[in-house]
Amino acid sequence: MPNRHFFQSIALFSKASESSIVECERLAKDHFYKKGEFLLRSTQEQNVFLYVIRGWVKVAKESGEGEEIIVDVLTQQDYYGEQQVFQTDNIGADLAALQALTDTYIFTLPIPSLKKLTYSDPALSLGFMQHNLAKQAQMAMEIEHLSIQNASQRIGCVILRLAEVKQSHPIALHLPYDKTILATRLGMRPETFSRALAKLCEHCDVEVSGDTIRIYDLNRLVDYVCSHCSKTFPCYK
Amino acid sequence: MPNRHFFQSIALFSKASESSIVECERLAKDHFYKKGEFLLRSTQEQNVFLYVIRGWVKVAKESGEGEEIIVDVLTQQDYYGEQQVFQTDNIGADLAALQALTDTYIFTLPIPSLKKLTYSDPALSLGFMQHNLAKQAQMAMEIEHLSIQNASQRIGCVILRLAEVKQSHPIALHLPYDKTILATRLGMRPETFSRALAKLCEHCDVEVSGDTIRIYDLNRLVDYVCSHCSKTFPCYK
DNA sequence: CGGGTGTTTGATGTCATTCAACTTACGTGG
DNA sequence: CCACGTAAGTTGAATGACATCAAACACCCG
Repeated sequence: MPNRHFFQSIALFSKASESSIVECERLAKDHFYKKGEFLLRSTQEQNVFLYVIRGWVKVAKESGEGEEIIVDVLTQQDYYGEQQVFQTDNIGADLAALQALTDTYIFTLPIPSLKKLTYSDPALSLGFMQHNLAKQAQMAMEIEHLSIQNASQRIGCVILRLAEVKQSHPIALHLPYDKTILATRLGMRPETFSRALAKLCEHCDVEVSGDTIRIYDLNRLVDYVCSHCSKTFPCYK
Repeated sequence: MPNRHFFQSIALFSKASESSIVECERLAKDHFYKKGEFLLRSTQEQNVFLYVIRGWVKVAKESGEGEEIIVDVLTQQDYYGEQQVFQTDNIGADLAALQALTDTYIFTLPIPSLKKLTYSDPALSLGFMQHNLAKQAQMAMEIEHLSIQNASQRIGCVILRLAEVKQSHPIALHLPYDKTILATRLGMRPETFSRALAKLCEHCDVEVSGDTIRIYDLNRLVDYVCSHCSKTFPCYK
């Protein structure tokens, strides 16, 4: 169960007033979901704000034609429901489905309560503001990448952001969830993903086996991936 | 020169406290730019917040390879610089170039002053919060479109959002700026834009001559464009 | 061991990019 | 007012990238 010190350790809440934190502690409920379980279905009305403590969560909608669109994939320190927290009117509500891609821990706060807190505690709402701007910057990068990077480069970019640069070569990492999901998230078909990843490997001295990836020459990968981007590596996250 | 009543009429500022508005009135400077002029170059440090009163403004960056990336196109009620207003650290600063695509009126506020105001006036920062969330929703839609719509559909979507639905058929409208710019904004080449627009015309009973577009059958256009989108028309903006 | 899901591979089609040529529109200076 | 130059827009043919459909393979879990 999230306690006061836990909330203070979260960047999003760290600057909130003492009383806000006490109130959050009182209202928060934590939950555990096994891989595959739904945290929220697209038919369900959403009345809680969700904060991911550990794990990976898929946020998806459907197009008119029934195709799945992966809007976002949340992981620790990400959250969902800020639209409802700060919205006065309720138009354009999202109706996305949230599903656990791995075993997942979250906590929730009731939206009306959190809404009151943010209205009364400027420091809390400033925290949200900053995190939302960071998310916005990330989305801007995604738009950029979809416009000018090819499939291999987009995959390479994800790999670079998963990599711990400090490690000495080869840098090893694990894909946190299925390639099929990652492919859809990157706006491509699984088949394309598979081929593009293969191309990336021979082109940039990267090795894949299952969900394990080994980078043998970081600079080579950075050169290939980041040349068609306005940011310079490292560009977390 | 923007006066108090002007600020109160702007949704972004309308809920701010009396004293904030007086302060804004004192600090704001308005500017006019002719088509083609730069409001901000990518080499310039940005020390003002910009609010567009009228006109269209291109926000662009460059990739490592020198390609232009049109990050955003601002028009009335849009603004630029909120990152700097709410950011504590200064990492990941953007360095975009802003250029007038038409004759343009804006006003500016010094970032440090606005920063102070938002920290002291919760109502003002909540206004920013709400507008930013709206922008975020729009960006999410863009990402969606880049993943699942083809070139013709993306163009059709822009046209639909420019159309005044109330009009009786044919619905006429003007493209507000060059097709080349619009093409780049939509993540495609001008040649592709030209062909895709032609395809849209014969497919959906739309007519183009120069920058004028006439829609003869709105439903047909909506059917074609919006089937591969999670939103339902009308979905302004 | 069997069945489902996730992943890869191949053959083929569609769509977007590229490069080049050409037309149109527009503004400037003679 | 016309001639010219420049930029925007269009068109064609060739290439490349990604999607699609179908099949095979790998792997995990019961």
